[in-house]
Amino acid sequence: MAGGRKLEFDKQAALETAMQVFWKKGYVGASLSDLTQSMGINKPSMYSAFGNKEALFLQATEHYIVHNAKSHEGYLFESGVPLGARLKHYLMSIVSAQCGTDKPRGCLITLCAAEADSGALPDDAEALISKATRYIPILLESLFSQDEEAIQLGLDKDARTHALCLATMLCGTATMARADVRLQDLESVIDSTLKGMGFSY
Amino acid sequence: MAGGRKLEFDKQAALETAMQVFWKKGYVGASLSDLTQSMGINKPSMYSAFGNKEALFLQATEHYIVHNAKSHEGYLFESGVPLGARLKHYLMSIVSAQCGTDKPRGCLITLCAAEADSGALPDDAEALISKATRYIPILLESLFSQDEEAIQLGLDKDARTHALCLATMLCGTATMARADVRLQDLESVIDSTLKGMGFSY
DNA sequence: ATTAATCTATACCGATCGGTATAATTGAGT
DNA sequence: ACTCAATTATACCGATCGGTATAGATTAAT
Repeated sequence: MAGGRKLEFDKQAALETAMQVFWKKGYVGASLSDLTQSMGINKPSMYSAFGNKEALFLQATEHYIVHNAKSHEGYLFESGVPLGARLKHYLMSIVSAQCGTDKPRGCLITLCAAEADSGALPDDAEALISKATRYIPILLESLFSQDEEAIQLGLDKDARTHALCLATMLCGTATMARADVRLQDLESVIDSTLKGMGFSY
Repeated sequence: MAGGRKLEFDKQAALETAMQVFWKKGYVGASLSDLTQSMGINKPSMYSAFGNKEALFLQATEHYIVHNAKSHEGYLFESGVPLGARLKHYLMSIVSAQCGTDKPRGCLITLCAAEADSGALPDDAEALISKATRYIPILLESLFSQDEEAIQLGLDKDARTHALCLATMLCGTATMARADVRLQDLESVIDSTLKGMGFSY
């Protein structure tokens, strides 16, 4: 039956900052000192607000998925836009974000997937990264299987293969973006990849 | 004027083992305990034989470049083979290695390039990884610029772009291979990428 | 004003990091 | 057999890792 001292920091802003540290350095590479210093809080505050490092990572990664991954999906389903253009918009939106200057370059999921493969992630973190890794191929496969125009073009025949093509390219652009390759150059990669799938515009 | 105790381990075999540990876990992720245990030697033996962790990494990475990267280049210059087939053989050779079962999956350079971007590598290691990262794009650009058949096909016009396409795809397949995607599926990605560049066979 | 609840700051915990000092072991030249 | 160089194994170094115990500071309800 009593109140208590108020939080002196913005939890959402702190989570956004933690996400960016993980995005830049990965799970293992981001130390608690890195994280708490960037978030502007002390370790006990972080532990009481988020649990522990793994729980912070899980919440930061969910935040990433919502605000930096799923946020691009709308382009895939714009009505009245040809499939090729929808794919181009979707891919460009993702790669633009990968090359962005206001946030870390590359892709948090792709980075941590490498850590997961080397066995460096705790179980729940590995499970989340594994699930997130499979998400884009599944999304695109279902698009190629069900989209009216895709079926007309016969893309539903090899929907899984076509989805893997685009997902693989996105992993590649994530790596290239980290190596400071420019968006303008990666746009050509997108165009060539789409051309390989039969799109030309 | 006097001999001394003999090395009780095969230095080349130990280097090969160290390379595989770095290949699997990256520079930071591979601890000295990991390395020396896998190599079957003690820490002082490693330090006297290779210098320190960074020097071991440099030698292991050079070993990787010679035996697991440049070893594929021959396919690019086979005489009497059409350019499309040469590229296919080259890419398949690399991706097959990325998917191999006897060694770690993926690519050591691509993995450590991510560590380099997050500032986790010592200076010399970062310089070597940076140089190695730029190698394939440069190699392919010069191929597209100078190869007779490439010039006939007009690929010399956008040599840098076409090189970036293939290099980006290879970064993507390296990530996918780590996530246990099968060679048979990645072959379709190669075929589609080459098709996007105008090759069909 | 007192109490109770909550957050903040400091200091510390055991474990592991990369690296090394020390000393015992081994082998070749004399 | 003796000497001496080189490798070996053990134990240790300071620094940092993720995580926490403790105590002081702040707020709300009584």
